[in-house]
Amino acid sequence: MPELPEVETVVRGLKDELPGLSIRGVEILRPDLLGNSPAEFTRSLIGRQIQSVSRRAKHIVVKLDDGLLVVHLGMTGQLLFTSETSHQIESTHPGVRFTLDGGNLVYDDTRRFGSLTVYTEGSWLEKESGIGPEPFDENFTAADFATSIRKSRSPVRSWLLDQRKIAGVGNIYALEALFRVGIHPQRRGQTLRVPEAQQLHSEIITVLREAIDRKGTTLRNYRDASGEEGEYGGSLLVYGREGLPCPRCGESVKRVMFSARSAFFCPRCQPRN
DNA sequence: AGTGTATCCTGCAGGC
DNA sequence: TGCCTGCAGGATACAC
Repeated sequence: MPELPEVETVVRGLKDELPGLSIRGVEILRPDLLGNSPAEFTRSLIGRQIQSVSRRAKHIVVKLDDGLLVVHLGMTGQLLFTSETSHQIESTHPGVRFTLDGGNLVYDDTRRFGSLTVYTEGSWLEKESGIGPEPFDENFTAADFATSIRKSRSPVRSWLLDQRKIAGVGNIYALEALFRVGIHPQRRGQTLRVPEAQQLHSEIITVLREAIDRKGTTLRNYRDASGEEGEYGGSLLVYGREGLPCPRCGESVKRVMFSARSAFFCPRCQPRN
């Protein structure tokens, strides 16, 4: 479910609520979600005070007075918060419940592809250093992006989904950005001309920003920290629109499968060669 | 080195 | 109604 805009929306819903609160209880209903042993996970969190909530790629980073809790939502994860201490959050597939001294926090995940992991500052830094540049980082330049993607023999959609190359882009926004620039998802990175690559850099940033402005995309079960749906679904130009007319030229939107993922594109606006 | 495929897991839509 | 197949926002361990 969640790509950068959805994770950012969850973080924005939590970053003014959680800091200052302390963790009083941890109830693990699905141990397979944890990146640590249940004992270590619980021991590391009980009594800790939350200092901040931020985002790195598709990770939610909860900084504690000692260590960090890092949550990845996988495909169907939700991190839901209520400040009503007595209120049990309703959720269909609860994985971990946190009791805070000022609210309740639940991690819910139908498919359980997500994870919750406690890191030390050092171990997170090491893990995090393997992730590519943040799209909104001012050091993420069009020139660097173009140089990097034009070295790749992979299909550009595959390259964009590789978190080591660029942080936070998933299937929806990769395909939306490629449509906006008129690049076929299966074109090899090395076939991109410099202006195309630079325009792709620009459109990635634009589409992510627009999606954040609309609180992300809800296809099935994405919800923000308050349980609200995203509003960007109606703005998608090609994703999930197989057989519908291209918003630019009217040609029927096509779907192809490669790397075990669907790719939606307009065959006229995004020629393969 | 860099790609593609299979895999983890559950739910749901569509075909018959 | 019910069974079956395919597909879903992600990441990673493998086999080429």
